[in-house]
Amino acid sequence: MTTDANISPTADGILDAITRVFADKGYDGVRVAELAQRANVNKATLYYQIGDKETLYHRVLERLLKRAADEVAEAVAGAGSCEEKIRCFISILAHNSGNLRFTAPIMLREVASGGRNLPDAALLQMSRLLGMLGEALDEGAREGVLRPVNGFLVHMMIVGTLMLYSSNEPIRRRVVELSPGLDRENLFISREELAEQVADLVLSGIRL
Amino acid sequence: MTTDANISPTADGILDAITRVFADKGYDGVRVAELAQRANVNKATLYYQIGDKETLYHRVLERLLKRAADEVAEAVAGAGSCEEKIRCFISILAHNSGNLRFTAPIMLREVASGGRNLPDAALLQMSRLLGMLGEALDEGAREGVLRPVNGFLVHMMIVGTLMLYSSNEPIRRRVVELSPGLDRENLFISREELAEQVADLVLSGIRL
Amino acid sequence: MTTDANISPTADGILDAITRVFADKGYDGVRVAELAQRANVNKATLYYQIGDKETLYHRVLERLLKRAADEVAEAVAGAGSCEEKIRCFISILAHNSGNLRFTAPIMLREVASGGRNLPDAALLQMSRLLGMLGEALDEGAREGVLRPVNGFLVHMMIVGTLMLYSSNEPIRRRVVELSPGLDRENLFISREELAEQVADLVLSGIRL
Amino acid sequence: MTTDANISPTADGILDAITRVFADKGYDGVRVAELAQRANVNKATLYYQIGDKETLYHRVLERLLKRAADEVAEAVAGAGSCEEKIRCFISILAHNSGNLRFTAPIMLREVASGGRNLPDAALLQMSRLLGMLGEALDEGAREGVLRPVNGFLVHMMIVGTLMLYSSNEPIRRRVVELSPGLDRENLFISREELAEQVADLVLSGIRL
DNA sequence: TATGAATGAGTGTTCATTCAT
DNA sequence: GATGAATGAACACTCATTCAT
Repeated sequence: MTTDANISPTADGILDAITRVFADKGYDGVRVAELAQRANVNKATLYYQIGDKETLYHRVLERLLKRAADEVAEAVAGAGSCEEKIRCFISILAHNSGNLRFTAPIMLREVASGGRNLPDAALLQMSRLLGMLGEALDEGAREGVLRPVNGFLVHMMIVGTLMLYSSNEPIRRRVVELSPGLDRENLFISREELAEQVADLVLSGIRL
Repeated sequence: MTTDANISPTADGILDAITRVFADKGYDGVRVAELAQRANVNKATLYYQIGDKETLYHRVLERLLKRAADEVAEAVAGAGSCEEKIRCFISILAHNSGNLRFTAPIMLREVASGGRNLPDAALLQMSRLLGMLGEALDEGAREGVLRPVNGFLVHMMIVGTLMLYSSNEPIRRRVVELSPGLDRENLFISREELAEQVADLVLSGIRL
Repeated sequence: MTTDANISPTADGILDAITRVFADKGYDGVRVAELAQRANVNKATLYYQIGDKETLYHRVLERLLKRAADEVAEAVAGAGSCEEKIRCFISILAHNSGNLRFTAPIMLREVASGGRNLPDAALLQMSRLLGMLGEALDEGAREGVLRPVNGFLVHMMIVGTLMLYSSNEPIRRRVVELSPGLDRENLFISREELAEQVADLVLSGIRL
Repeated sequence: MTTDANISPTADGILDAITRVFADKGYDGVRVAELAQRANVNKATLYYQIGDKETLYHRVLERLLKRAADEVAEAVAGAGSCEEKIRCFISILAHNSGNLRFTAPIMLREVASGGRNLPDAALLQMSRLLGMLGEALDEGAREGVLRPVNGFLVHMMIVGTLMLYSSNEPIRRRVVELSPGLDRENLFISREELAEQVADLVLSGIRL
């Protein structure tokens, strides 16, 4: 499940272990020493097995985005109507084998930094995702069930909402502490509810 | 426009200058030497006038969020219907005296890091914004013109879309280079169009 | 009592205030900012009134040693026998208007550093003290009541014992905590007892 | 002779090299860069092998005091009468493999600073020394050859005289230059003479 | 006379990286 | 394949000092 082609088991284990570190602290906030510690290897082993800090980060990013795109592609392929495809798209991204927890913070930081550390391989996977959503939207427009909309903006909306919600849980907690008047039910919903509500809002917004 | 109360002109100029540096590189990616250089002062002056790196960052964040919340509050106060209020909310955030350029990347990184460097003062301004949107939505629900929805999620959706779009321009450019087939018109729209399209999508999604 | 000739009251107050700081932390351990704070003046005032850090230190040292030598000289002049003179010498140094508390640590550090920051003016006062003891010892030898001894070594012995004892109180406390078996009575004696016991030991050692 | 248990040769060489630097300039007066230079290693190696500046200092201090106490203990164990033991005590401290040159200034500064940087491990060695002298004095008192005296004060007297004399050579030189009338013979004596004269003075002072 | 503001030159410490073994 | 040891280059931060007012 975690083994990529042409990668030693050691390298694969390392990438698994360091993914969460990069997700938690970001490229600049992470120390190579910490990556080594969390991967239970020597710092030099990181270099021997994979490469320098930037390479480590690139490998992590590529794995993450490839998996997300692959899973969405598989799910969307099995969906019927264009609405179903869009729901699939949202739902898989929201769950994504639990990887949204890592993908979201990493991608949020990449966006914030203008994609400075985003390798082309990762960009390609993002394009794949964008393409899948675009096709579903086009299909709906052709069938006359959806309004013709800016597909890229809808993509932003879906991905932005999911990533923001997925990552800002600690902030939500503090907001609740600071403003006890807020109703907690809306602030803390499950991934399933999240996917459903986002899909409802988006589909209501684009249905004819 | 840039002068805060109780802050020396030097300190104020420093904060103006370093805001864009923190926005571009994030807390961990910024070097204090660079902050000083961009503010045209000596490193030691930064400490004398304001404080250490963390304090500098906090002041920047607080100013940014306070201005955004203030401007939205003023605009929303002058709006009539609840729909108008929501449009105002979106429009001001999208423009926000040009500050979205700075606020977006900083907040995206903060979300990604669980708000580790988010001072309460900044959180409070975020709550203010959340509250303003919530009131408009409640009003619409009471008047029977809007569906009752999860206000927090709508907030995520608006803010997420705006921040993502505002910040990912460099990535969009690379996507276009990589996949020349995409129609550029949808990918590169003005702030005005952005505000309008987001408002349309969101309002279509929540209207009864 | 604290006013030196040709020194403004401000400068004099500054020197009084900073003496204890230099005594507590030593030249290298002291920050000019702390000197200013303890003297209740601005850092720049220190420079205006007295001079740079080294000058401040020199003035403190000179005042301290001059007072000690003056007081001993006065007391010894009023003493009768050579034994009485030596007792006076020891007693005044042990008390020295309470200044041993400051003189001892400063001089211990100076000795440790080879007198790197010891101005000639201070050295001269030390010579005065050495001379007074030497005369008393010579007188005793001439009178046939004291053995002829190395006066310099006796000086070392007296001054070393007094300064060490005066300064190592905090260490004594820790020693007692660490080795509860020690009898505290010998470790914590008054200045009067100290002067008397040192005088007894030294005089027993040099009497014929 | 310099190798401590459980310490790498590199670390041991570093400690040897930096001992004299700390002795010459004191904790606050020393720059880590200078420690590295004198130890012929990179600054970072200091941290890798031993630790920060304070830790370096502690290790130096502990080694120094442990050696002094060990050597005194061995010598005293081989001595016969209590007088001989006291002479041994003084003589070994005065020579102490040449380490008095380092121990004296470091301890003088520690005393001056209230032992602020004195680790318990060092304090323990000081207690050992104090205990050895105390036993010899008690033995002499029991045998009726020595007066009952404040052992701690005698300890101060011996140690103070030796440390002061050992460290103030540069000051003595300047005193001689300033007051050419002094007889140099008393001011500049060998370590052997020093030990003997101090022992004579002290023993004369405490003999019955 | 006194000081708030400013700064060049460090200060201790940490970093990502390399390399001999 | 794996690592303990070593380090050049930075890093955030502080210092003694100056100067305009």
